[in-house]
Amino acid sequence: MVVTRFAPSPTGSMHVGNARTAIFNYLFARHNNGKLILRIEDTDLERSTRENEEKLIEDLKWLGIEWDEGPFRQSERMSIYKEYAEKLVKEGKAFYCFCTDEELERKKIEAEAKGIPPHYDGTCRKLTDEEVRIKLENKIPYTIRFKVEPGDIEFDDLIKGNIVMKEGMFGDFVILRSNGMPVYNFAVVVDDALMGVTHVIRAEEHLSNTARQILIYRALGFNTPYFSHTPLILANDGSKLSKRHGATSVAEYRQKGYLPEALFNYLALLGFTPESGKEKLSKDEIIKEFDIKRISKSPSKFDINKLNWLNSEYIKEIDRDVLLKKLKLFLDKSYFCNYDKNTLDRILILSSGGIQYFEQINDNVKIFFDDSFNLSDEYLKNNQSLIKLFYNKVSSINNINKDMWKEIVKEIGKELSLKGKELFMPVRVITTGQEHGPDIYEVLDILGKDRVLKRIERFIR
RNA sequence: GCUCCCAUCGUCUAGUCCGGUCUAGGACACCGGGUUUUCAUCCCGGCAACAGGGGUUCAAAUCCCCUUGGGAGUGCCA
Repeated sequence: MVVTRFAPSPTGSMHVGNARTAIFNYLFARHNNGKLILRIEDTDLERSTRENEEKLIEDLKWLGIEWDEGPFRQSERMSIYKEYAEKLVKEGKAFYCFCTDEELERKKIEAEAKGIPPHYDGTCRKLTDEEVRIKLENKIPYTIRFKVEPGDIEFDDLIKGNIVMKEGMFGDFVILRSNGMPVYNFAVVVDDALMGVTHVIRAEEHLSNTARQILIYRALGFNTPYFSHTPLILANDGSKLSKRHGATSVAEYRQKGYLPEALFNYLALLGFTPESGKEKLSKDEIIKEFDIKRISKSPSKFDINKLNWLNSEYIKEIDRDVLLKKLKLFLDKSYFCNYDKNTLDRILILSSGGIQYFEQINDNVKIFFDDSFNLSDEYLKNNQSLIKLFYNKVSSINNINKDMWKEIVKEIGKELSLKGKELFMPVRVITTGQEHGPDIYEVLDILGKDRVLKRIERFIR
């Protein structure tokens, strides 16, 4: 059976790149009727928090990524890592290292100065059993380092193809820290092996770690899983996606009013194209079509335009009642007081046309609330005849309904011989202050005669 | 420095494995037009790419080499 896993570290809110990795693991597992394990990699005590872990899980659930086992926490599996690390020491595949940070730092700088690779120089590897015993007895802090044996490391990556790592790219590396915590490369291998993970799907930044991990798999006598390294998601300018490029976390998109289905759809198709070529697919459709071989080898840039388009497509499909509920979740509280429920609903539906994400409703709705917008003197001067005519007509009629508004605008068009944009644009501008907006008759009808008059009388010169 | 990965329109990509069907297809964005006497929607059209150079071959976006450019790793971070 296929077993995949998503193994984030709880050091911040979930990044879209991370989310996509989760999505790929999920899709692969579901496509193959396998299972997905959630594992929290919290061995970095300084940066991992329970709060972040909860946020992570919230984001995952929101996106609709269900896992089958876990969450497991590495911090709760300490004894296991220690046991395996010591097993390696016993078998002569790893060794205790008593070098201090300062010594290592110094040697590294020296090596760099000489132009040789800044790898561990093997000092403690040569220690005799007796020397080790004495240091241990004296309670000198130690780490456990893995003995890297010479030889190239070769493996097949399901996305990248055959990879050959030349020997000598790293020295004997730490697998267990002096505080007893395992290091990422070690904990991952132990966990993936013990949890029966068959397919490791993760970001490309881990590609070179894979060599180290394969060495550990072999030393421990475990079979290596299939590896798949997905290319990174970059910002629009080709650099690493970071805060200065706008929203980068799943939570931010949720807060702006993107739909989880849309973000899922977008992210799944960033670097992956279904054979059908469809762009808008449901989760089930993507699961059906998912094929790891069709994941691109090259990095992709995060394109907010396409996400916006996709999201708007999803919004268009929402039923009126559900849409209203959603819109109200994102509507500023201050907008709830001026209208009765039915009118507010009408305003919301009217204003929702063309929005790409729910937060935008707040901008669209403004024309129904702001009676004191200003227009330039020049504009007013150029449109005085229309303003006066409109004002007189409106004030002379009682009980104006939607059809009546239509009639009024029509008459103005006739009398001033204006049509199309020439006619509607100024009507819209003098009554709402905006050049664009929803159906103008609807807007005027909601505003009502009195408010419309009040708005225009300020512009009569 | 060393190791590894990557390279098709502005963006996501199809095509690359198994060379001819590619005067390189689709989508987003953008521009233009139509519908709506306005807005949104919708419809139609346009713009626009095989990074460069060498090979191999009757034939190369597709195979090989080099260059250039981008990215990752080289931690008691993950």
